[in-house]
Amino acid sequence: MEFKDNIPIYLQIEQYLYRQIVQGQLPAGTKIPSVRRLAVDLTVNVNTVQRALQQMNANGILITKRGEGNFVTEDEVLLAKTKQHLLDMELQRFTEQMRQLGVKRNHLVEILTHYLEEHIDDR
Amino acid sequence: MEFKDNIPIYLQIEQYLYRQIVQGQLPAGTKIPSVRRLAVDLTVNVNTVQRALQQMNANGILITKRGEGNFVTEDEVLLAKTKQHLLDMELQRFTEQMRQLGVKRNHLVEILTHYLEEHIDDR
DNA sequence: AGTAGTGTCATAGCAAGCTAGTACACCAGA
DNA sequence: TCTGGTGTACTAGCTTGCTATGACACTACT
Repeated sequence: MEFKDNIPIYLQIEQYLYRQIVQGQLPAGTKIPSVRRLAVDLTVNVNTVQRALQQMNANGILITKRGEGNFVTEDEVLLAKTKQHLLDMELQRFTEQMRQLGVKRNHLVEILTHYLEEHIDDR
Repeated sequence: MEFKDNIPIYLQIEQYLYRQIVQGQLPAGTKIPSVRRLAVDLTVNVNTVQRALQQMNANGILITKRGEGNFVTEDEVLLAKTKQHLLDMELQRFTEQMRQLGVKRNHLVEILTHYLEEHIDDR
């Protein structure tokens, strides 16, 4: 995995895992890779991985079982809320950033549509 | 000005100035506040301000005149390109982030429209 | 009981970002 | 010529993020 500079790695790992979860690659109840395994896979230190997981554990999205591992919560409601929250954060950020660039709200959809048409084959 | 944690202040200042410029609050050719003035206004150190300005100077968006101050370029083409670039970066980021959250491209506009309707009076 | 895999914690060291303070170089205007 | 405002540069010190390393505690399995 590649990390952007200028933003803490542990936050990027957290974001990465959140997306794995809300997309379903890490379904509810599954055990995620161990901290040591993640550290190797992400070419990062164990402590950095743990720092990422602690916040997710505090948020209840991950259940930590000492000696066993970390598991994705089975609370489907929480999962749904989390996904919606991530979407809302992204939408809020986008609209705010565009506003600061001088784009009027009623032009947002138009600009996005135009952008998508010009980048049909991206990803 | 408030700064987000987890992202270098000098980058936020740079972004802030870029937006002042592309929005026209700092028109082409105008002198921007001095580094010391900006440092006070932004409650930040002079060195941090300078670091932000250096990059903008290198990009040609700012013209630095030693002993006089920093001036917004009068190159209208460059200004237009810069604004378009900032918009494209934001659009690219948004579509990419939404993709990583599992949103299909053909649902993007719909979701955005829905979001805007739910937040009519925001800003 | 022993072993392997797990999460957790503590220490030390390094780099980056930010601050405070000082000093220097340049320019315009009185 | 002098003064005030400007950009620039340097040092020292602090904090945060990350790493490397080692140690401990818990669980499941044999």
